[in-house]
Amino acid sequence: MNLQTYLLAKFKAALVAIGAPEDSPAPLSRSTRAGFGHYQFNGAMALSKVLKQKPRDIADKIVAAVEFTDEVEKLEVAGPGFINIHLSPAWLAKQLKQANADERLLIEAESAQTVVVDYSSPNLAKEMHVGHLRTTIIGDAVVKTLEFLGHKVLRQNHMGDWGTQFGMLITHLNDKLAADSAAETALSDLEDFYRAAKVRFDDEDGFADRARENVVKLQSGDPECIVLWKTFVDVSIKHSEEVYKKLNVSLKREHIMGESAYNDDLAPTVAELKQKGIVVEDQGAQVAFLQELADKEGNPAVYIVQKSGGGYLYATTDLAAIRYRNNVLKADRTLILTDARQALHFKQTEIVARKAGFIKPEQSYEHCPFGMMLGNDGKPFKTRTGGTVKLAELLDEAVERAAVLINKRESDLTADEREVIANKVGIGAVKYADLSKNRTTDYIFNWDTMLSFEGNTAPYLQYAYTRIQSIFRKAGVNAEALQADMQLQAEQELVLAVKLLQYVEAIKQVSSDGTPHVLCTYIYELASFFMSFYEACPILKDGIDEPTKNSRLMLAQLTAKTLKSGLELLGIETMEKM
RNA sequence: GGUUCCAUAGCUCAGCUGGAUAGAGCAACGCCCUUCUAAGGCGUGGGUCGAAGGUUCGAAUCCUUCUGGGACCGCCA
Repeated sequence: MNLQTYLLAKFKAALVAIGAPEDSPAPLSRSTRAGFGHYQFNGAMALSKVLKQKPRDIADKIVAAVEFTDEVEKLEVAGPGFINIHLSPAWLAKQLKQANADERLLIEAESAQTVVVDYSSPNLAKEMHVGHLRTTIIGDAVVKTLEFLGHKVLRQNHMGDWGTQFGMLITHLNDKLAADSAAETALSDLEDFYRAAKVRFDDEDGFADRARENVVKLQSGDPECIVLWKTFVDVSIKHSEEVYKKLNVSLKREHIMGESAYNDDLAPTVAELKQKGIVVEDQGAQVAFLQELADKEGNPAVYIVQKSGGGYLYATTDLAAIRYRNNVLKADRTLILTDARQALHFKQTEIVARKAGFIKPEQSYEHCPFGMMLGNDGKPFKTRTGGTVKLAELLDEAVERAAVLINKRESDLTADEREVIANKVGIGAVKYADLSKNRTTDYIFNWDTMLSFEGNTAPYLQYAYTRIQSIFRKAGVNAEALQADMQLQAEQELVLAVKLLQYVEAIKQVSSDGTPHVLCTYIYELASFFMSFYEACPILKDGIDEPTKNSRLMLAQLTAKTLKSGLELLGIETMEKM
């Protein structure tokens, strides 16, 4: 049941009935405050001019024309012509009972699409740092939401496993191995390894030349270089996998489709672009001039697909990736989660790819950008100036902090239980702090905010869930077997009930816009409404009659299911106790 | 120079395709634990939505200009 679309259909029919034009706007939204009902229909004002009638008169006619049976308790016209929709508690109770009996919480699947989601994509030359958090976490939440709605999702981890820097790295690795060091040991800290290689590249006689030679050899498929490269990449991937595991992210090895995977297709891609006249030679390079993105004077934007020396660039790789995703993977939609700095690049890439027919008109190509991570001083985190925070270390710190907090509290939890909880709480807090922000602009990375466990945070949501579990333990009731009629009496019950039925609205928006923060907001409000209900509406206390008790248990149960479902989509774990 | 994104409470952020008195969290200040877990609840204070015009029944939201900031712009990704 989707309340919004259900009501909207009714009102659209009513508009037709009163003789409004076919495509009249039909704005129906959640009400902004309690006194204005649950939803409001604001279409009357806009129709005033078209129908040449007073907006309030139109509103009255709509109210008379709209056909409801038992869904609505009352419709009232207010202000200039708002129609406030008050849903009937009995009808809402019926919907909730059905939702509670349904595994999918009565959320119908969308018509399935094949969706490619390109996310995480770390550079294997270095260790994952806090800058990789957003793409990894947001991407994973979007992926899980799309899957929940019935889509076929293909995760693509477009790892940076190719490029000139690997010449330097494999040369350094070669020397380390020659000095009898094991690859795992030499590469135990990628950051150190990279720094050491860079120092040698800059300072050591002959090293830079050897590195450059190795790049050429690597690109021409020299077996020795390939072995070194594979060794390096393999160890680096293992580092990433550890982070993914800690983060509770669903990315696996089979989702890796690194830049190197497209090597063989780069030349054919450029050849096709040349053949179609989309790129031309300019100053020795293969270039597309894009009139679509010209400046005021009419100078076209420049997009290089092949360097003057014949080398390829990320533009080439991205175009080849598009061909693969559309031709082989048959993507209906492609979502790419990278930082906002690459917005122009992807806009250009799409224009070129569409011209070349790599993307068909019915296929979408959506860059989902987000801002950079800034330090407390508002300046960007720099990667090689010592300011880098390794992702693995951030996560460990989060878990430690959570453990300290848990150990301060009195409880009957065992040491093992505490450890599991500390992990879920700490990791959840880090993920939620990031997921709950949508801004495409930069955002301030603050250790304390990110690891805070109070207010609008993951622990708050997890806590709400455990409170419900605690009620069921105490009641000795099997939550699954619970079958009772619901009665929504207290205001807190009604507010919670409507919120529960709006879950579908939140996740549909996440799937269409790629914005998990909408789901975060929803879950937080749901948890918050539950907390108020919990304080105001006793369940197991003396003097609560059986029907009320069972009704409230049902409400609590559906809240728990919804919280758990939503948190799962966000990649945040729940627990029975905390 | 060009393109583009942004500016909302002391701080960090929401605000859906324009809708009624702009919302949270943190911080501050009050209450509420012999009663279902106080990582909680209830309440108070705090905003000329960067500025000025415009569009209209109605603007934080759309358009223009300005101010301030960020990012990007032919061989890095």
